[in-house]
Amino acid sequence: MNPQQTIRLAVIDDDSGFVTVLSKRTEAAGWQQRVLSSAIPPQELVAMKLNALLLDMAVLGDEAWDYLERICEMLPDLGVIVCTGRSTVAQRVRGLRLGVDDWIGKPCHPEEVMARIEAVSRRRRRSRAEVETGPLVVGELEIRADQFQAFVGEGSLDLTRREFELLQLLADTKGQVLEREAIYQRVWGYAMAHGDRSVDVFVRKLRQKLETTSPRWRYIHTHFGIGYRFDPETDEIPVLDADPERPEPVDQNADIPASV
Amino acid sequence: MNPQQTIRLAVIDDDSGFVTVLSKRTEAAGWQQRVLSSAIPPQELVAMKLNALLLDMAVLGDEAWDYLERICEMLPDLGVIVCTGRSTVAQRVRGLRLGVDDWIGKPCHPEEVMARIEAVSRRRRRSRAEVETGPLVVGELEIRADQFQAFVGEGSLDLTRREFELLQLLADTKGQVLEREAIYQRVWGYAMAHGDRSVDVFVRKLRQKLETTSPRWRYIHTHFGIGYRFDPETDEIPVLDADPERPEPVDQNADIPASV
DNA sequence: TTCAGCTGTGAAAATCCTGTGAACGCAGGG
DNA sequence: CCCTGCGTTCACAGGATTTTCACAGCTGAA
Repeated sequence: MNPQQTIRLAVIDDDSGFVTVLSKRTEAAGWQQRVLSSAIPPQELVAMKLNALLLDMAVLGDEAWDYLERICEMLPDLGVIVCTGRSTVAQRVRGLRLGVDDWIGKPCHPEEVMARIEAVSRRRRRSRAEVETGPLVVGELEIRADQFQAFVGEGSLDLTRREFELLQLLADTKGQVLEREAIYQRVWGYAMAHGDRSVDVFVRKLRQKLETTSPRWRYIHTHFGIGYRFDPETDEIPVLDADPERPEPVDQNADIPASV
Repeated sequence: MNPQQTIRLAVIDDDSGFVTVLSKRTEAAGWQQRVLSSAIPPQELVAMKLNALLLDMAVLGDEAWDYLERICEMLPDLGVIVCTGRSTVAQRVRGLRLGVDDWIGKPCHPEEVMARIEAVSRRRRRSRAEVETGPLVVGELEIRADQFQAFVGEGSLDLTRREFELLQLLADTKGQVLEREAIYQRVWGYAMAHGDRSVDVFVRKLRQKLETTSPRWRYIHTHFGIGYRFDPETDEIPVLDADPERPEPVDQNADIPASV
């Protein structure tokens, strides 16, 4: 459903020219990227929660094969693409059999590298499917993508599909002010007609449901002439004397100046 | 996990030398293979239940791109590998963006082609992990994969093949809301055409059979605008001689081990 | 303070979605 | 060859959801 899910990529390569050119494009495409000029322990790669890893065998040195093997074994969900200089058929076959997803020879065009990374990620995601990220918790809300629904405690907000998608978008971009056009574009999937008030109407519906289910919080803030911003806020004093089992971390999101 | 799981491959190529050499190897590897010297309708590819498709753009002629696009759209689970003569970066990028999984230039070594086909097919297996678990028991139902049938006590639901597959899918993903497209994709094996109501019809059939066999339970829940969710529910009091005066709705989703 | 332009609101209207029954075509068995 | 079981497709009815509209209340700049 997320058509253009952003890709989290790490690049292990010391060819600064190649990396620079590539980075420019990945950045333009909105990918999240980390460049490393030498190998790092697989554990650290795990922590980065990557979709894909692009690496040059040359920078790995003698331990290249070992390293590849460990990566592929430890991170079976990570797309691994080797992009390196001349190689023999035997080397490529060895790599691919080891678990590498694609092997590209340098020199190569950055656009093709990206297309191949996308292809690998696409496939990864499809098989992985529903695992996704756990439920998103904001304020008193719990947004569960696998249920297409939001909850407060045990109670469901009873959101319709559109309502849920709108809430999800807002919550995903918590803290940002989104223009109506942008909201419409991303939830409805096509451009908003001039004068369309759908976004406003759905914001009202959401507010209603949020108000009845979570009365002590305010979630959706209006920015006059622009659009809306999602930020869970409550003026309730954090319970200090509550049962010690719940530390009750109240997220007040105080980094954004209160406007409106 | 086992990389040498048998692969079902179709090859669309008229280069007899290439095909012969490749076939010899795939046969030795125990793959199931079908060679076609020209394009065939996507529908027939569906019926072959392939893991991977290897094709040469040259034999497709003018409709190559169209054909590729249709294939990739209809069969998102099929690994598509293009193996063709000279090509430009733009062509390769176009293909990969269209949904092709890998693009190999001829001439190439058959061993590498196989390794790439394996790499592409690898993921699919992981999700398809046919864990040979015992019969699945949900609510009053007992779903036996080895019989392609479900039972309540001794009585069979008398499910047809599709009905059973649908029930199995739903029960396997108990608690999750599945979109119609996803259900169709996983039960029928290819992409759902717009406006297709098959899923609804089979849900109705399932509900009928479930209702007659297990009247006190509700299993399949509709999520408007999205799809269906499987969750066995009953308001019957599970205890032996329940007090009939108090129906008392009991939430019985007992995935929590009984603690006494 | 005033005014034009925005936004909130409630409800009607239009649209879309699902449940349902039935017809159709196909294939295998009798 | 006909019959039967199965999967697919169609049309319709009843609801649920989304869109549209008119109006009231607000906002911010002059």
